[in-house]
Amino acid sequence: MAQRLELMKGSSESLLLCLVGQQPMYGYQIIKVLERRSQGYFKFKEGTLYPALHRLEKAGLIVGKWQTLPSGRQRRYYYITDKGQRVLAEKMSQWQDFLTAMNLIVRPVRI
Amino acid sequence: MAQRLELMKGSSESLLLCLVGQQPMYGYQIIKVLERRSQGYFKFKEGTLYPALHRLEKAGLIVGKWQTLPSGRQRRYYYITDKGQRVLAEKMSQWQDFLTAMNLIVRPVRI
DNA sequence: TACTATACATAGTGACACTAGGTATTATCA
DNA sequence: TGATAATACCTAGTGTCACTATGTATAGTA
Repeated sequence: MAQRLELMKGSSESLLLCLVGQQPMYGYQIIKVLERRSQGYFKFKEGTLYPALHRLEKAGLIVGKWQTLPSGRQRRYYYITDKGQRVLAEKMSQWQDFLTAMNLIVRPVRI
Repeated sequence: MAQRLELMKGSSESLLLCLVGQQPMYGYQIIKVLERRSQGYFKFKEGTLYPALHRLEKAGLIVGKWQTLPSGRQRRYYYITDKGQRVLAEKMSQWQDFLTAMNLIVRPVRI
């Protein structure tokens, strides 16, 4: 079940990739947006988020670019890459397969 | 995100609890039924299944009872407990919440 | 007799979300 | 002015769990 495990364990990474794919974002923003958009459900800890972003970047799925605000504050904006786009599409497809399989077990069709 | 992580990591255990809740089963049977019912999607390895069943039993969510077939072969049938029923209902509810939150991120509603 | 399927089990590994802590700047309010 | 909260990044160490790999044993079949 190698890639299925990946999916379950990696649902956080899929979430991040999906979000960055919708719009370039920086880490702190991602935490806030995830929490607001999910109505408080997702509350990513920094110890979860930043290592995950680094893994995604290392895998070439996103790239981070430092940006300096007029105030002088530094932010690292992440952008999805072409490879990231492909992987995201794949992950979304796998996510659907997973949901389908789950439903076949949780809500079995009686014949 | 303590319990959310639980959910993601524990989706295997939810799956097992759900299945045993539908009908008492033994380990080897669970592997076969999961694979057939999910149309080949779930292929649990023994190294995944048995430790998971042991964890569920230790948590008091299922109980295993040895049964001897006429042939003399031994099987360990697992039954869901009352506590298991309650936890299962709770997990199913959490699973729905998780799906809802995921959809809010993956398919954002434009206003 | 050899092989496959059935049936259970555990030891060791690796990935990852967590806790906990660190650094630094900017904004707000008494 | 001084304290606090919010913003913004980071890493070290821990625990859980799905995995690989392996072991044991019986039943059925070619």
